Amino acid sequence: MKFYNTLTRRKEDFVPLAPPRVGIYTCGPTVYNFAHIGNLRAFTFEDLLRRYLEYKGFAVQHVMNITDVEDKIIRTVRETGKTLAEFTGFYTAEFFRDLDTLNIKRAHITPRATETIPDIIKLIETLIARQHAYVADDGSVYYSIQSFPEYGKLSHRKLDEQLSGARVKQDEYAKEQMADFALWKAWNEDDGPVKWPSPWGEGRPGWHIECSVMSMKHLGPSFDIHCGGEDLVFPHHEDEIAQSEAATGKPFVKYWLHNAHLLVEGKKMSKSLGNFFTLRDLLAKGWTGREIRYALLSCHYRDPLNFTFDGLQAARSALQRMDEFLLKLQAVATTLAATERRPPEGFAPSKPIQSDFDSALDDDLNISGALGALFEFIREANKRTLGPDEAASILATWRRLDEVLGFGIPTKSEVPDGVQALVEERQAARKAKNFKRSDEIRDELAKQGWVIEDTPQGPRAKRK
RNA sequence: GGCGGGUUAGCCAAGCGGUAAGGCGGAGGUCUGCAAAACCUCUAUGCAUCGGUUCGAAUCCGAUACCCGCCUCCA
Repeated sequence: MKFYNTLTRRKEDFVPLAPPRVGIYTCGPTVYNFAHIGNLRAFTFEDLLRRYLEYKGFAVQHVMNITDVEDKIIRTVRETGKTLAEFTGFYTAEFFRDLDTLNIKRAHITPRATETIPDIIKLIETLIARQHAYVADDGSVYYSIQSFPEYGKLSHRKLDEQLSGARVKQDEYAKEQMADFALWKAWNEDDGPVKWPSPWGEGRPGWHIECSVMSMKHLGPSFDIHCGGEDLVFPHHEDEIAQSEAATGKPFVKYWLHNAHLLVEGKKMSKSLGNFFTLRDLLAKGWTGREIRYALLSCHYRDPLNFTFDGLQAARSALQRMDEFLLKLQAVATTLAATERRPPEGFAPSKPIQSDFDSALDDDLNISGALGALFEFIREANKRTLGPDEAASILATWRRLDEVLGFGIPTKSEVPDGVQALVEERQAARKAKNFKRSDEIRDELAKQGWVIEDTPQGPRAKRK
């Protein structure tokens, strides 16, 4: 199994620090608003990664933080007049609901920044003691980048080289160096009631420190995988490395995996362009969680994903094809073997489905290859008449693969007695060549939201 | 200015030196009383352009063009 490691800029064989355990930390949401589909792409990718590792037999320990104190939150919470906890509690709950809608597994541990303040203070004290951090006049604490010679190793940049051409914001605080970043931000009156006591006076944690603290608290000073969007490489993850390794003297993370951003209809998502979507926006337009999941998942995580409504429609159609196949398998599998004429020879697809699926995903989660293997298999199997045993066996394999994909196996929708009666009445009318009557019934069923499919095995009612 | 990514059919998208996966859409067919659905078949002599290396290149090398990301809060 290979993953592209941002740290080395290469695909590397995945070798956990202490197999079969795998520790994963994924940067979670800042809960000041509903998650948008760009955020959700990251979480969908991380879900694929986690599910695949579990599928391969690793004992995954997944930690995802909830950032529930931060500049934007403080600003917004003041406007609403709510307490910080009420405000962030609402969006945290909505966030988890979104994950459920997309069938994204929740992390085993989801620590909140505000619940980790004592640990954060402890780590800052360590950094000060080791002379990697200093207290400014206003009671803020800053990390001294100069004190960490390896700074820049993740994002592969040298600070002095790039500052010249970059836009640089005016320094608002008493930092010694431009690029130093805050570990602890001293309270000021704009922060209102949001503050915690610390050895340096009242204030709140900086953004980067919480991830160092929460990841190491639950996964240890060194762990296997750290994920996030590509925008987090610098400065967020770079700063995490600096904080963590300076404090512990140990390598922080072995594999850094970053997902690319997405575009919507070919453009960068923005509210002013009207192409900014939250999950609820899409649900309101009639798309389902699994369709959105498919659309977000079907493109490689390191490529920019162009999220479009055409793409959603393609996802819907592709899923229908899968569902159709799986429903057919279920129908065949549940047929009594004794009454079913077995095909003359066993179904032997030209390529084994699971090994193709695995080898694609082994290669840095090549989801396109994996899905390609599945659809190729469907076409081959559709050409054949399958026996019950074969169908059952394929279904069992598919269930296993779906543990990775998380699209779900469809179940035959229950047909209400009234609908079934109409279906039978129509069939009788057709037999009697009373097509006027049978078409009337078809229209009536359509009104009730049911479509009739006349298959060689007889009519079948399906929900529209 | 620094660093990085991309350009494959109408759309999305694999491919990692051996002669273009897959999905959507489209066309044809099977089935059907007619439909619908489903299924099957077909759908890139060519992979941005120009050179080069090689027996062989979408794949490697060098230019060129266009697009994009990060360098500031950000998935």
